Amino acid sequence: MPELPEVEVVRAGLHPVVAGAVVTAVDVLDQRSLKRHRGPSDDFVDRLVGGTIDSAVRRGKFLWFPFEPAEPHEQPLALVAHLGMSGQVLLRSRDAEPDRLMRIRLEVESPSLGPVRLAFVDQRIFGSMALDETVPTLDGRAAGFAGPRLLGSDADAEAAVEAGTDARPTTTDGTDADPAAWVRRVPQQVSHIARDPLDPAFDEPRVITRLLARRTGVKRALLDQGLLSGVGNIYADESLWAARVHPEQPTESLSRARARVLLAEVRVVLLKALGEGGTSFDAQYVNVNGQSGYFSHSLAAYGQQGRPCPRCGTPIVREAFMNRSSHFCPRCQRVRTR
DNA sequence: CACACACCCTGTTTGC
DNA sequence: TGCAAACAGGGTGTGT
Repeated sequence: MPELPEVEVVRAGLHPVVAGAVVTAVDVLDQRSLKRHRGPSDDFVDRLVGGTIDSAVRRGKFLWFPFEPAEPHEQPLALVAHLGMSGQVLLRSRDAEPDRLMRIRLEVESPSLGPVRLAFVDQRIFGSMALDETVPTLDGRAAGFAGPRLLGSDADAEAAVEAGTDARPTTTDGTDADPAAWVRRVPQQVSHIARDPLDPAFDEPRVITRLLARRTGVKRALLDQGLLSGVGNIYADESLWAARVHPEQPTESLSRARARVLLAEVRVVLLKALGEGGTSFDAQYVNVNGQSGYFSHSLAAYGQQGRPCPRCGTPIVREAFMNRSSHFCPRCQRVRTR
């Protein structure tokens, strides 16, 4: 469930269950779901079993679980999960029937729930898991969001984001871990991913400077996870619609003021989607309990081709874009010459 | 270095 | 009904 809100819904659902959980069994049903893992799957399984999961952390669309292996390791490890286009992590009982399309099965002993199965389900296998080394963050700030509650769901979570710059959960029972739990190490394979717009360490002036220095269309830039992370095709289209910016508007033609407006709309859209539990069109995009979010009812542009623009009534158009589509209002969102 | 594109996959939906 | 094509919210590697 690809974009930031959907991944955060999954992360928030997992955190209270996996904090302090001991891995008791791992089964790799499809090797392709380990494509991000360096080394054989035996190594993945052997090092996971007996170890303890510390928390659930997210940056952009990447999710990871700081991990203490049974055999001491020189540096902190993390179990990384990327959901790709169709990945899910579902909480199941230990004796549940295997989910269809389940690729990896983790059985854990959770301090809060007891024996639980984490089912990594992925239709297209663009997602994957991996056990990865971690590296310190370049800016020394927390690597991602690790609170026990859904980011943006209430004032507590907001406060946790603001306050949590250096806390790391110190308890292992998962019941009273620091609500502002952030860590300052990031999995190696996530280190090149930029901070997302909801991250307190997001450096907006710098991102805007880099954005305006690009020579490409603004939507391509929004989707570049090395510039800012968490935004995918849905929320790019929604943010551009909200800011009245054409997806192919050249980045170098944007003023700083318009770029600020655009990033503000990105945040509004992401937070609104979080508040509604993410966007779901079908059973493919669900929380850890298999339930759907409601943001699809709030979409103004994405998938709305032919329907009236909620602002001006002009039919939304859909255009081919990078093997996908862009959806926008041809009247509200024109390429501007400044 | 920055950019554009091909590619990795499978299941469901759509159209003939 | 049956079949093929179109479609799907991702990242990465490669070539320019």
